[in-house]
Amino acid sequence: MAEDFKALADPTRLRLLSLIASVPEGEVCACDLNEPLDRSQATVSHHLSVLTKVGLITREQRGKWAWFQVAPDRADFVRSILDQSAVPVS
Amino acid sequence: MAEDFKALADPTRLRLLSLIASVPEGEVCACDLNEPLDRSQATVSHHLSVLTKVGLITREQRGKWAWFQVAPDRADFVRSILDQSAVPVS
DNA sequence: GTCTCATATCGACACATGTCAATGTGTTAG
DNA sequence: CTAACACATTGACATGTGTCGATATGAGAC
Repeated sequence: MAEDFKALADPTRLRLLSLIASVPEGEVCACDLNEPLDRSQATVSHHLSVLTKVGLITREQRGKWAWFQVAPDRADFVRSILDQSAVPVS
Repeated sequence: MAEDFKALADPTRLRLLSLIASVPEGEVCACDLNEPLDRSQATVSHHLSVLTKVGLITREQRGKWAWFQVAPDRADFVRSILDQSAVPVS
């Protein structure tokens, strides 16, 4: 259980999760996540991997792009987390 | 906001919070927290300090004892966190 | 096949964190 | 005042973590 919170305990990861959760389409290409976070491609990829490993988001490869979305079974949890208070995104 | 989750991201701290939240009286003496956590007195004190600093619990000195309780304004948050799933206490 | 692009992984670094033994601080008992 | 107790703080250590540049991997385009 602490693992979930560990994944949420980094500001970059919180913004990442907030970005993914806030797109109307429900999924985002990794290529759109590098710039707004102001982190290197390697770092963003690392954080996406952490969030995926704990099951908060899911990854799907389509062609050369990787698409991420909030894990359907964790959507309620993620929403309640992000609604906790205003999260500064970007 | 990540600060809150950082405080929750350690198993020892989660058990500590769960212990404090679960006493019927609503508050616990630090002296009752050492043994069930199987950590040194210094370590428990450190974790209590972390939880207090982020405002999840409050500390009150009464005589030589320090009493802790879940911060009243965070009680709902803490309850929702701990109810998230069964937390193994002790 | 080769080239290019999107992403993941590796190696290294600085820094944060959990832990304990030892010591400090403040309170009560005598 | 002195002693004992409850707890906090300090110092040290090992381990974990965020970050990046460099490199590897895998997929489409040619």
